[in-house]
Amino acid sequence: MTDALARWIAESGFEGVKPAHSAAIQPLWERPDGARITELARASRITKQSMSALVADLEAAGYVELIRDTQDARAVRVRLTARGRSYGRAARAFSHRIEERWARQIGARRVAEFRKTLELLRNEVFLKAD
Amino acid sequence: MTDALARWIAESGFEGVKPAHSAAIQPLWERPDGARITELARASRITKQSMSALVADLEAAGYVELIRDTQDARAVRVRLTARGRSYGRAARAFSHRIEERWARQIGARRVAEFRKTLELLRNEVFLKAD
DNA sequence: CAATATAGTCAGTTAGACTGACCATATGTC
DNA sequence: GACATATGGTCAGTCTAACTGACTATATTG
Repeated sequence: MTDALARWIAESGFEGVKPAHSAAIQPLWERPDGARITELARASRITKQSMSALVADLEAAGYVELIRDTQDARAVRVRLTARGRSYGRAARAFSHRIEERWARQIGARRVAEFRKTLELLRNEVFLKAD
Repeated sequence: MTDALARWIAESGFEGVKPAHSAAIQPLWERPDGARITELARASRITKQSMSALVADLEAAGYVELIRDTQDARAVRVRLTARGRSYGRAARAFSHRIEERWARQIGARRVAEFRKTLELLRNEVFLKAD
């Protein structure tokens, strides 16, 4: 799936994005007002150093903008730019098409159940583990 | 899951094994007469160079043995040693315990369905893709 | 028997994470 | 209000698990 995503990105001409950047873009998609690096790192369960690097890439390529937090001089607010939102929309449409293909091949019911099980595993098993 | 596997290996005292070595050990488990490096690489969908390295590690640590193929002087046959089989047994038992824990947390039926869907996705979607 | 295919290795590279040490600013405590 | 501690973030370096390309040796095929 990661490979498929990489191929689609390349075809779609979204330069400078790689599958790994999803760890930043996905949580930002649900935070229209932006988020801090530490928050994004926690959301994607990677270190803040790693998230910092992803965000730096995305800023250089124009997908996010950084705004210094007015309340807390240590912090930056990361927010999707118009280009970032455009990528987000296209990526969601892509993942939709993938699921539709799966539905044709193994059945829509099975795909829906699979999604639900993945969510349950995340919430009931993995997030409660350590 | 990879982290959990790594922790379990460390606790169990199987020295020199890492999660990545599963790519060699798993297909060997189903081939009591051994297999060639190229065959193992194909089975786990990694390059033969990568598989070669995994096999070299495992041989050094005593989990597999290499026998030059008598029919084909270019080839080696890789086979689990007694120690390798012992690891394989323990690893299967571990993965069983994981599934049992999942079953308690999200229901046995759901886990069984999940397994089946993963198999279907592999066979009907991914292996037919490229 | 020449051309091509196959098994495997060697050397070097890459992606995507990680740890540890650090600086700057906030926050809580006495 | 000062000090101790917590928090947001960066810099530098490392590590794992893969990859590509170039190669050798042996088999197979036309």
